[in-house]
Amino acid sequence: MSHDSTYTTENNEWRLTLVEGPPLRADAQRNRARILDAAEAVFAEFGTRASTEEVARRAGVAIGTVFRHFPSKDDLLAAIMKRLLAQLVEEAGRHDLFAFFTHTVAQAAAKKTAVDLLAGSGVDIRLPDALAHLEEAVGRLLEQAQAAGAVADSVRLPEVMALLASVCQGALHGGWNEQLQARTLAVIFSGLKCD
Amino acid sequence: MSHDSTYTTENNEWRLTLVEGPPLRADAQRNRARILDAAEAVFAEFGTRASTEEVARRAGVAIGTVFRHFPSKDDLLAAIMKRLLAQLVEEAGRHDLFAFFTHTVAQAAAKKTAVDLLAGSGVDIRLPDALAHLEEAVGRLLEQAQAAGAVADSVRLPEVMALLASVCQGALHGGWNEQLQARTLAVIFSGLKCD
Amino acid sequence: MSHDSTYTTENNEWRLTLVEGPPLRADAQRNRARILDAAEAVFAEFGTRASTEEVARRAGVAIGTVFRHFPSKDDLLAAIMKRLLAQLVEEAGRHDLFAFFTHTVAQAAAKKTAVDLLAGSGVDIRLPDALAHLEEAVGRLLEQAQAAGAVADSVRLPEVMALLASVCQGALHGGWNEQLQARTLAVIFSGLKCD
Amino acid sequence: MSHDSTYTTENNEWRLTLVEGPPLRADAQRNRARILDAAEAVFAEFGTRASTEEVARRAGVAIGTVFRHFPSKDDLLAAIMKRLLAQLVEEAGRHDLFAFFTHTVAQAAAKKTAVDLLAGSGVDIRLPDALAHLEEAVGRLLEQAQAAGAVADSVRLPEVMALLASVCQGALHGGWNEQLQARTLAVIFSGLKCD
DNA sequence: TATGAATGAGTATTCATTCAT
DNA sequence: TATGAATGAATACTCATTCAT
Repeated sequence: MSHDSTYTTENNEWRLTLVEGPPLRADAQRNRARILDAAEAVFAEFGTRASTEEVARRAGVAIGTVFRHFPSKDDLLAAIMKRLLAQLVEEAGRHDLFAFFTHTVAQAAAKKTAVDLLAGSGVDIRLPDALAHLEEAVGRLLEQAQAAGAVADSVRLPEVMALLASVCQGALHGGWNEQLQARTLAVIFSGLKCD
Repeated sequence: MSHDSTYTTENNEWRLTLVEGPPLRADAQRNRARILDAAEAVFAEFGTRASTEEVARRAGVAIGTVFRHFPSKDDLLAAIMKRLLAQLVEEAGRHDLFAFFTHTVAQAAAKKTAVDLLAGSGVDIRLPDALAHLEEAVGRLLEQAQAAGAVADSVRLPEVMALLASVCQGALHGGWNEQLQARTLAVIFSGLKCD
Repeated sequence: MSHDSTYTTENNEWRLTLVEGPPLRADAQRNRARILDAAEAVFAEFGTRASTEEVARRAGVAIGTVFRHFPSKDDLLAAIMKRLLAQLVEEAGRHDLFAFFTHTVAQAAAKKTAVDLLAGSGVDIRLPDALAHLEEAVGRLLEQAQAAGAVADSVRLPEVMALLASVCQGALHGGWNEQLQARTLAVIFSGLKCD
Repeated sequence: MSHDSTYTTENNEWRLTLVEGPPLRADAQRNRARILDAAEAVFAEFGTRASTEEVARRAGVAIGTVFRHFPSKDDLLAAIMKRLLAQLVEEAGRHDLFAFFTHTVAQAAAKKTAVDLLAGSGVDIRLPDALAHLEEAVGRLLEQAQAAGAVADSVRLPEVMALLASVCQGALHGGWNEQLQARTLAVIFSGLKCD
């Protein structure tokens, strides 16, 4: 990809370089994605106290590049959360309420950082739009479940969201195994069905 | 405040003393408590990232005093947790399972730091004994509830603990109002009762 | 050595103590010596950066007692040195020049702290009197050696002191084994004899 | 200061650049050197207990810059030592054994920190390679001196190194004047020559 | 006189952020 | 636009010294 040639004279070394013009938008986009992936991995592994420098290292870019794409560390964390919420919305479209619960809880550990951030761990991040989208999606699942008689009519969206958030955090921090997760969700599902 | 009497024999003087524990220990104990209280408040307000200096300032002692009582920041955090767990155990003795759930969740926000630490937020704190005591206490409540027919026999202790931890975190981070808390717990209680 | 008896009543514990009057001067002297010994051991093991607290611990006294006997850490260090110098003067009286050299160098490692302090490692300690005494003693050994024809007449006291100090430090920090020590001293002894 | 020329062909633009090494690397190297110089001066003046802040201040950089170049204080101290050892090896190439001794001892005071570190003053620094190079260089000087009959054949390298180290420390800490230094070395040189 | 709790200045080190190249 | 060197405020922790008991 390099078009350089090198010439040496008495005292100096000269290099002939093909100047390719400004890096393409595509490169920048790729960098942005690599940084986000690296950040998700690093923060999941070491917590949000991990250094931005470590994120840059894992992403294979210089620290300045991280700050060009995300002007502050909080911006970077917010971006991770936004991506998680978008994924959840998308997944809500492919599941019924119970399956969505199960799937989401199972993924909680993998999405450690985002779940923590959702929980508001110190970092000041507000993503009302993204959260509203998720709430809408879950609302639809709840309506469907109630229409099918699988959930009691007395149940409302706020407590479903509250339960979802709670169990995600519980699973994440409690280090639940599959069995414990199943038994815990069973209690909640049973509660949603009974009056 | 002194309860000493003095007796003199041939060569010696004898003194009858009320043993109140080592001297100055009283002051030190007061400082220890003040530091713990200050730390609980500071960490609840700013998260565990808050500085030890801030804790000292709020406790009205010099920084060295904090470190004399708690040789590392983690020791301080562990002490906060231990105190919370002891309180919970004690409260478990005064409630039935449902009341304990409700009471504990309602207090979650007030005990922000401790709940976060229980959740394992980055800080490496292990209090297996204190946790085991709590589990025992909740186990007794569960047995009583099942004996009274208030909870299905299929329910086991691990999921009860998991639900308790989950809902505490949910309540804490979600900023639930009383109504939302009641409705969310209602679902869980209903799930514990139904098969 | 304790003359206490303990009685317990309903709520309180009572102790009957033999009050022995103010601690004897002898106790204080014993403490002073214990502190010096502890300090020598601690500073030899960890260097003069070791904490005064550690010295107190090893001496089995409280930190305040150390500072009562030695108002500052430098005073403590100076006392160690003074003791070493007095020992050296005393040993000079029992050896000829070569034996004194050998003996002193062999002990250098054991007296690590004092040797370091003599070398002036950062700490500001001046003990002109004690040093003068040592110089006098070594001067006498030199005169005897020269009178016996064992050392060249051209040799003067300052370089003998300089060589002694140098080799002590060399031995101390170089971790010499016995053989290396012997061979190194042999060169110096040979230099003192030859013209 | 730029030596670029630009050429344009059909689709591309070519630029002929004088390669001066990686950008900013020049500044960084200058800073590294300034920090090392400052550290040598500061530690020589106040001992290795002097603060890294003081080094930064004297070097005219921010504290973070010192730690970017030398991740720990020990790394900084080790770098100073390495530089001294390299200088000594180089100087060994320009002197005979006696001149090297004299020169090195005369410089001891100027290189206070390094000499102290060589002596192992508390700081944990190991530079086996650099030390081995110096030993090799001194070994060559010894061979030459013995071949020329200026040093007795019975003398071996270890005691020569031991004497060098000892006298450096002696000179450093004893605050020898030129005359004392000459007289002390005279004894040693005489010892090396005689059997 | 001994104790040991309290003080508080000082130290090494980290890390988000800026900016010259 | 990317790089990575520089910045400097912040932080956990240490330790000589003081002083109330």
